[in-house]
Amino acid sequence: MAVPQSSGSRQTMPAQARRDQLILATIKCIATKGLSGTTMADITTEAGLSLGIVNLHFKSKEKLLIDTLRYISDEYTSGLDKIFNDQSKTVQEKIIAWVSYDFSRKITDRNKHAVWFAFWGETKSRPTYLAICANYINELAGNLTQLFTLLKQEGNYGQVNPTLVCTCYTAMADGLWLDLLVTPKGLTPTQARGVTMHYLATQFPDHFTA
Amino acid sequence: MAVPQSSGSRQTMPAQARRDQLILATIKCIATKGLSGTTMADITTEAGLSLGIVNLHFKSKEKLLIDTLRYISDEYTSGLDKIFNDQSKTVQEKIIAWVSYDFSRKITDRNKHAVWFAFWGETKSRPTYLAICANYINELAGNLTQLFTLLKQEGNYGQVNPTLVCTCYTAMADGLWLDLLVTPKGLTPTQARGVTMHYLATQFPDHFTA
DNA sequence: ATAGTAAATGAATGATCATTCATTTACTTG
DNA sequence: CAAGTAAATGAATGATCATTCATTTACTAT
Repeated sequence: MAVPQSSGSRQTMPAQARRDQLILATIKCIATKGLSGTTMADITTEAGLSLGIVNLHFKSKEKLLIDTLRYISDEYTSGLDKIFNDQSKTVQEKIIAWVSYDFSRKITDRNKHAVWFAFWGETKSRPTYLAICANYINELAGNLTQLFTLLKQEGNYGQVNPTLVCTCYTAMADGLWLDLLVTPKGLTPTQARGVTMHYLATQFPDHFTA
Repeated sequence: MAVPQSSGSRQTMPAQARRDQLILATIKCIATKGLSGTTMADITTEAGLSLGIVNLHFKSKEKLLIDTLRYISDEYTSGLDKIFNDQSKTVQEKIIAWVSYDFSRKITDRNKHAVWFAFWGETKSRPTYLAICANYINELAGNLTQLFTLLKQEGNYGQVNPTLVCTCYTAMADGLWLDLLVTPKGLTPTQARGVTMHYLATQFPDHFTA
């Protein structure tokens, strides 16, 4: 991946850049070799660096893994926060942007999804992983429910339950991501987006179309 | 040397019973220690047997893991096949039974879900795991789509797309299972079932209510 | 330049763990 | 009951792998 180096010269970089480089290499390795199958040697080789570098910058493998999960989690969350706080958008536009973001190229990156599900699969036995996942889930669910509540007020949606719609949408997105990961020959991200829009259209027919 | 007369007598069992016993112990271990965290010693201790027993009955750890995935997959699939092939049920009843099964106590067992997601998280790097998962997914999707197609013919559902509904339902169920695994304090299985019925009611209002 | 400091390296270490197999125990058959 | 066979055991083995740290290299300030 990174840095084909000219004639054996060793490179020095700011700590933050090295950390990011190692996290990116970790994502690639988990995607190609699995969480249980990636070794320190795999990661450092992928990064084009020496074996001792991880313990220099992260102190241990476990801490690198946790920071990798946090990196992906933060990246996802910050994109949605930007949409949620965008003053120039209407509620309807924010929801459409949210859905488009969920199935954008950046988010439907199969390497990152592989990392997501690898960690999710371990949350029951790893409280630290669970805490990171649960934290971002709660924050986002609150925001999305709020958007649905506002949209309900805008239209003639007396029977709509915003909390239920949020649960339903979120579950659907998670399930579709799993689909995209496990059977890449099946749905495309665009089709997956269409599936969720189809559902939203059943709830808010005046604002969305399938 | 003194004659060993262990009161803890050693027991012999038919091979199939031993295999099942070890698979059950494996499920428990993966749920409590994670896929990457379970060792042969963990599994055999959990089963109350000796260290060498796994290689006697499964030849290797990897083969035990694969058979564990297959065990869970077969158990799930066979339950749905029974519903699908039940001649005494109407199409509507079959779909309701399907949903009830998906969120029954037997299926929403968190230990088994932990195993599911642990393996799903590794499918990208393990073709064998992927093959087992993909196989059962395709079979079930075909059956469920068929049920929705039949229901469409029974009612006034001109605009309904059975394939889309199947994709949507399946994704939702997967996402809700993830919810049940990751945040057990959140939704109950009964509530999760309600979420999917809510969706089906939007598609087939004459047959289902939210 | 030169000294001093921070970054990076990778061979060596030690811990963990899957696998093996010689031995022990239980079951079956005649 | 004895002999033969199958099942089960667990100490020993060897492979894998995270971590350490003495050494090397690059950067910075004087």
